[in-house]
Amino acid sequence: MQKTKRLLAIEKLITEEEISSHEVLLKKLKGKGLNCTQATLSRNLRQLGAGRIPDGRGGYKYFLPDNSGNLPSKAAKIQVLPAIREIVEAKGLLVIKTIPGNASNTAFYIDNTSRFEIAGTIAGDDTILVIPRDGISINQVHTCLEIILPGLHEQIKKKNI
Amino acid sequence: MQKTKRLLAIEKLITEEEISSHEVLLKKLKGKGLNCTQATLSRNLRQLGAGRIPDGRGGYKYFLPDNSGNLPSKAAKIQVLPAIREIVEAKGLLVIKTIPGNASNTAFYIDNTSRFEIAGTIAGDDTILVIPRDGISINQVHTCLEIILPGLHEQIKKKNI
DNA sequence: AGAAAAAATGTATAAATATGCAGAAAACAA
DNA sequence: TTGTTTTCTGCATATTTATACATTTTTTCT
Repeated sequence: MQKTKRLLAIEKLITEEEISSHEVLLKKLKGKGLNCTQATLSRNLRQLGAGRIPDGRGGYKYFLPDNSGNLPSKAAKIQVLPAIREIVEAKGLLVIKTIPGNASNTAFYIDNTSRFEIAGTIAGDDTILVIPRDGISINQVHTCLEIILPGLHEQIKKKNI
Repeated sequence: MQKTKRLLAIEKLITEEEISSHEVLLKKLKGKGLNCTQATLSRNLRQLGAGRIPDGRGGYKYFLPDNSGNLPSKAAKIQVLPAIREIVEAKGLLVIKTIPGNASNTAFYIDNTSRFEIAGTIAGDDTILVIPRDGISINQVHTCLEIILPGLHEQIKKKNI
């Protein structure tokens, strides 16, 4: 799954460094063994919701609007991820199973990332229903979840061995 | 003073409507009798710190990063503006004179707009020292103040008649 | 597995945006 | 005022970014 890796790398790069153009980003990615073209980058940046603003020194830089206002901290993420046991599709929706009692934390976390792809969530005790926005495929939601919670799918695989 | 008007109009337009391109903005401005070219717009948008992000529906839109987190309300602005009596340059800095006791409110307001042009302020009882960032001219600070407090300079003229 | 559908990607190019330069306008000084 | 300097602007164009289309890759279904 090349794209997911790339998306994650892009997120990391534009938050940690001042990236001034697609071209620069392209080279940085190439340096990490993630090759693609400017066209793909353009699409990926849009998908990530990445924007561009003046850098205050005559140039421009890319950035990710951080929904981090009320976003759970990195620490929270570390708690959320291991609580997830399983993800299943049902009727065009995603059902996430968690360790008992952890559904609402997890759903809260997902909600607060304010990803466009996700219309909303409903949580019980150990089950979360994730409702994708119209026009968003299940796969897109998976990618989205992977962005929110890097390592998610790999972890689930392991649990199910 | 055509530029100031234009800057204000641009700010208003991109915060109140979803502007998708320079071209669209150009037409809206034309509608208000403010004519210019795309080139000028490009420069103005940079000066305003305006950025562009995906609009979540396949397109893009311009926006102003709102430093409004702790920005005084519009109401506060209405109180701040009339308290300002005079603006003088001194040694590459700006000295703002206010009605007695109003300096710190006013300085607080200016600080919290987080304009790039202004490195910081120091306030006494009726006097504020505004320190422009290196490389920023006094005129640029004036423009900046006019953006923060529309009508400022016109008001000062009247007071001094 | 193999067929069918969906998603991802590259290529070429269109569209959008930024900028060097020169002239115009405005601010400033005396 | 008049000359001087700074800022602003448009024009033409370079640069950058987005996208239509064709192809490949990945998923989904049976």
